[in-house]
Amino acid sequence: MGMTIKDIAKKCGVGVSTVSRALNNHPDINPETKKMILKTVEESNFVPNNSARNLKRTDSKSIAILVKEIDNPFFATMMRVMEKKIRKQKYSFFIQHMGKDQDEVDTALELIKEKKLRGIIFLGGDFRKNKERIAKIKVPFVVSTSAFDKLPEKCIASYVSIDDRAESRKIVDHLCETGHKKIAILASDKKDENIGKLRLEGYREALKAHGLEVDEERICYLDEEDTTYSMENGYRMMKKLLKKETEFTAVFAISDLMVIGACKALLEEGKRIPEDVAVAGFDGLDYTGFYQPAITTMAQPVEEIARQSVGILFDMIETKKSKEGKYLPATLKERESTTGGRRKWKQD
Amino acid sequence: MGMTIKDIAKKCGVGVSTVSRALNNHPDINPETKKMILKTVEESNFVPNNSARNLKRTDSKSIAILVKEIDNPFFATMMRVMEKKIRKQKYSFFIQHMGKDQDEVDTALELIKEKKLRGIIFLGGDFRKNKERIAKIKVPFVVSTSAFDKLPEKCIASYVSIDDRAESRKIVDHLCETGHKKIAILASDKKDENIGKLRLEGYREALKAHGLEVDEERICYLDEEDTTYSMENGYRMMKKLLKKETEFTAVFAISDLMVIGACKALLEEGKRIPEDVAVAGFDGLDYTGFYQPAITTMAQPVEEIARQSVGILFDMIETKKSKEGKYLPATLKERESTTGGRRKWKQD
DNA sequence: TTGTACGCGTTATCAG
DNA sequence: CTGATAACGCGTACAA
Repeated sequence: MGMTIKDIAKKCGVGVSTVSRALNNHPDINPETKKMILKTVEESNFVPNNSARNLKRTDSKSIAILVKEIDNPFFATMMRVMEKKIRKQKYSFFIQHMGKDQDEVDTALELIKEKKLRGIIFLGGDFRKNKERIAKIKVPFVVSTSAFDKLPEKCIASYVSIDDRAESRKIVDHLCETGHKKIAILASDKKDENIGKLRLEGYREALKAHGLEVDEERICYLDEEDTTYSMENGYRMMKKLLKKETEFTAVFAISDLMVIGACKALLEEGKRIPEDVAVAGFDGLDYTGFYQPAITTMAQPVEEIARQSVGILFDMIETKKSKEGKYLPATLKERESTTGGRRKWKQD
Repeated sequence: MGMTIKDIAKKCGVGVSTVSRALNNHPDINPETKKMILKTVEESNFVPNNSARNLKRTDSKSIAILVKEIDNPFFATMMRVMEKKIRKQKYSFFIQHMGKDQDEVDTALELIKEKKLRGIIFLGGDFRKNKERIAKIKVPFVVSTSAFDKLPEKCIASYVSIDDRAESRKIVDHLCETGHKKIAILASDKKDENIGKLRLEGYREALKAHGLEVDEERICYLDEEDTTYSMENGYRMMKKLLKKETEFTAVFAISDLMVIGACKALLEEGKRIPEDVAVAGFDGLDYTGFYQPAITTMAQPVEEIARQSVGILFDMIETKKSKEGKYLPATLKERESTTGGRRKWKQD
């Protein structure tokens, strides 16, 4: 089963080191013998054993992307952008997924040792806890899409993300400014300590800034048993809200997926968007623009986050120093679901 | 930087094999020394080197999922289901992505050697070509979501997929049966030899079966420079079709993503769905059900494909024999975009 | 129950 | 330019 470098050496009548040189594009080797060796390699179905390679190698020139939440709809785009940029730097790289319950630090640590990584990019995952454990990661890494409150010391680290609280506040501002005074929110679960919490805080801030009181009845939390930001959950939450007959003239969902479900529920109940209820989401997923009516949302600068994450990582690899974390601006897409084509709807 | 098993041994004043035994839950070790060792391991930030492990190991009890097209919207679900089922079998596993230009066979071969895999599941990727090269894969594998014309000999292999041609035909049948005679299609690019081609063939067959002639003017091909099944592309294609003023009373898009874009284009032009144009997609993405109007689609049995893929793989690992490839039935979701609540629309 | 010593497949270091 | 040989870190016979 296992063809090894030794077998190839024997077949070619050369030493193993010569084969190794041929395989790894080493300079000091006779082009002819190299050609000959590579040919027999091809014919022999020889596949080098990466474990042995990594074990011996000291310098790898490779980085890994560790993806936590597969569900996240814009990770696909980010991964594509990152791949391109990393390849351009002549680095090898690979993408690996982690299960929901897999620990990000542990797998990172393993991977670093196994592959002799130069750096890591984390996509998703929660880095607000685990602070001491994170310190164990000794290669540069950047957290993409989520931020640290403060960078872990003793690490070479950074983050690239949007400022969830501020951007959330802005989109709720927008709702206020179009005249709404009774704004409901589809939030994440009560225990959430991550971006869901931040977006809810942004909502609260915006209301206060506009002199509106926060009516807890208008805050719909995600069920703690199923905390995914899904259309289904958005639908359910909105149905429930409608049943309560709490008054509201606008809804802000902290995720575009949820907002789609919410729209379905509203339309089913005969509500018009935005005439009866204005609607806004968050994230900037493509299909909010394709929905009828087009849905207002806060668009994450997905490609820019990806690009800068890679940029910063290479920077840190070179300087061996942490870089300041970066908040990139999201852009408010004002669309029909809140403006209805006009600038203001509610003006009571 | 590198704590090794030797260092731990020294620290504990024991031999390396004892440490190894503690780490790998071997039975013949004194519980106390084991406890002691594990404690120092914890304190020392020791991380075992997987490369060295894999190099030595012969039996791995692990399988890999190789994902090719990140874009595919239901891969996330599939991966989740697979993970669960594999874990239940006490196998370790991991998911790895491949770039667009990365060769699936090569990476598989490397991984098999590196990790001593027992089996592989391929998600996406094209296995209709490369037939001889595939034969090099000596561990059982199943191709999920795409089918072989015939199973590669000398391999332990199988596939689980829907019958794209037949299911495509069925949904176009549905359009015919609701009275449509002028049915357009948003197809993939002309050079496509994969599922896109099959779905187009299904369309042709359905029309013929209903005594309708295939008007090439009603076949819209994806641009060869950007062959992704995206909303954006669906939108563009539909705009173009509308400009041509080719007559049609129904559209079938070979992907749900494209159908969303198409709907946008139709609604923008003031067409009503389904009164003016009936609309159908393919894949069964959640989103179609939440759209207004809800869109008729052919739903892939995503979870079942995932489940059976894993099942078959374990089966092959055990028996060491290929299993017959499997076509799983898709289910037609008749929704408002074609029925409008009634059973038939066009009846001329 | 424990420790010693060897080998897994490569690459790196030398001496030729 | 090439070939022997020593690591790389770990698992595992085998001996104790």
